[in-house]
Amino acid sequence: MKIDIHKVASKAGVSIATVSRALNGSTLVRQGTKERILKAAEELNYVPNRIGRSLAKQSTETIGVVLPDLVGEFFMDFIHSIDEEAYKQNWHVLISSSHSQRNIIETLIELMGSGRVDGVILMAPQIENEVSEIIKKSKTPVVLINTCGDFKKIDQIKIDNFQGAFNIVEHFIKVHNYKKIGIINGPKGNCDAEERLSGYLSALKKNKIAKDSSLIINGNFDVESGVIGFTTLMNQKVKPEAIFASNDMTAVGVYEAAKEQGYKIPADIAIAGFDDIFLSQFLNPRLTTVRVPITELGSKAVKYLLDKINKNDNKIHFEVLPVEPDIGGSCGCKY
Amino acid sequence: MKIDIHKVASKAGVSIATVSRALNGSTLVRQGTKERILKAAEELNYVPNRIGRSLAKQSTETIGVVLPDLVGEFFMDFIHSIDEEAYKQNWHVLISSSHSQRNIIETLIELMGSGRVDGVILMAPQIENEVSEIIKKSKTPVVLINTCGDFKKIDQIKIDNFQGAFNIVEHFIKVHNYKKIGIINGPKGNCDAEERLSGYLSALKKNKIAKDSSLIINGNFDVESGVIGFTTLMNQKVKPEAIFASNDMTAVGVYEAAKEQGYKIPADIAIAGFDDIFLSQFLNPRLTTVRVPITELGSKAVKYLLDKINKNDNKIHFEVLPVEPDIGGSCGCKY
DNA sequence: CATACAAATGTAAACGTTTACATTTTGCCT
DNA sequence: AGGCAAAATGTAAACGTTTACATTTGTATG
Repeated sequence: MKIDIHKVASKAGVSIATVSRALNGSTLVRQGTKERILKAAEELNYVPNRIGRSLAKQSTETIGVVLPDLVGEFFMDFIHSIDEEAYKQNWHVLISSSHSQRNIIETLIELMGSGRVDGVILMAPQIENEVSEIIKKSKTPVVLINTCGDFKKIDQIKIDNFQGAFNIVEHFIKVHNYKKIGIINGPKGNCDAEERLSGYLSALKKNKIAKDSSLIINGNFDVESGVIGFTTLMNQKVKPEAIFASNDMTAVGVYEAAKEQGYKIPADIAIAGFDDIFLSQFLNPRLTTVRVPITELGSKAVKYLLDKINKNDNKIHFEVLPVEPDIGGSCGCKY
Repeated sequence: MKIDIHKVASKAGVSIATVSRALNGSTLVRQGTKERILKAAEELNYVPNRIGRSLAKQSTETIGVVLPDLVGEFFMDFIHSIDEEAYKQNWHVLISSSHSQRNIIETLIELMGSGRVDGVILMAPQIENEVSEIIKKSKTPVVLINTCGDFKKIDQIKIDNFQGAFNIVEHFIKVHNYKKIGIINGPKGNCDAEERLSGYLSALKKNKIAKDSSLIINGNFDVESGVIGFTTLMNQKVKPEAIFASNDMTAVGVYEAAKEQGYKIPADIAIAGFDDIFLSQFLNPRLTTVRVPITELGSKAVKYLLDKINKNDNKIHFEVLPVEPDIGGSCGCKY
């Protein structure tokens, strides 16, 4: 038999209002009464129904997290940090991945309109304008992670893709004196990818190295892109001395292809990646990459979101988190 | 202004009951009326409130997933497969990790009693009796993943830790003729770990190799355990010819320590792991390990759970999923 | 000991749906 | 046209809480 607040009330000999107050820590209930109620609740194993509560309070104490994908440690770490922070504040986490690009829109509309969550953390490196319209129209607070574009009025946290790429490429140039540096790019329209490309180009320019389009290869942020990209780069007239894989997965593919095709890293070809995934430190030689403060990304997202939900804070955050190079042996540095 | 069902009803000139019926695909509403209602809903951007709906229907169409941890690709893949399957059936997923061992109990009580979810998938390799009591008392359907013990009346899916370990160790013995085989164990009380140890012992016994306690090292399923375990094993009188690391993370630690201390794998020492994490294929030489059907684990869990929730099926499932060896170069096989 | 005021408790409405049951409309048959 | 069953729609209660407001109880004051 389901135990509800009425059962507790009658067992304790009070009204449901008093039970509710006692259980929610109101000061308006006499000490003795409170104890009686808590005892009754305890004995009945009463657990308040969250749905009823949510309906009455018009809040769910749940945050929705919409991710482009649920693959790899990167997202796991992100979810982990969100969960950790949410847990500290007694909030729950509802995960959604946008099972297709198109679907991110339906997911958002449903999540924000249905009252199922009080706020949303949206990671959308390929955000469309339509999405931003939806967010602006809705009353549900949103924090955007790793999105491009200037969304006034929406909280936004991202990592410094530009600077990260710039520094790595400049490391290639200044420390190792490479002039022919290739890049295997991320997906078209992906903002992380575009910013990294832009960092690469800036570093070349600043160091007076002419851009060579044949050294810029399209990719898709996955292992296969690294394999294909490497093979393409190494089989054309101008071979690079170094390759900037725009994420670590791509770098992994590059390692595979290099091994397969008999190139030594870094003697024959230098490599760098981006993300600092767990795997990168176990590659041989250890991958030179860019460390991303992913825990900070998650916990800040939660903090800002809860501030907004609780109306503690109505200023708009726009924050770019610094990244730091993580120098391994793959760039040519000895370690 | 918030759009609710009343707004839609009055715009379409009908009662809220008819709106509800139209939106839920009841056959009891005339074609023309239905169209008027859908049009009105569309124009108002009406999104039904899920909380109200849940309260009325006494169901949330959400499944809760309680995990021991949110770290590494293993859990990400598991979540991924759950999300994928749930999505197909239009269900949502609420993630909880048991932030401490103690906390798994509170988490479960809250999740199952609060009406927040209609069922729970619980992965708990170190499940306590208390937990099983809670589950039995509750009406909320539960599917247990990788738990030990014989929980009559509770659905249970696990992977065949015993056979996986047995096969790998027997591979060491029969194919490579190793006699001195060490094991770095998982956490005490962890059921995956215990079953793997038991598979190891059985393989020795069946092949008439005496158990040598000095070759059985405690560990914790993490990289550090591999480092410490390896160091311990290689610095005692009886050195092993092969080491079975009871998961891949531990094996990674073994690789690190071996490299550090100048041992060649597999020439000086053979290694095998368990789990087949993504990283394992990029170790050098590729790690011999045991592939776990994690996607199947997740999708079956969802299917069984939804069957139970929908009362399609009231038989108790107990299923042990087969695992398969994934032979790399670390055991001594040439690849 | 009445009074006034504060503290404690109770009553009932609200939150946004679904759905059993009641009522009206439709279409068909005579 | 009248009658009748079936189809369509409406009414209102239910789901389990919280909370504004009303009421009762307790306490200090003159």
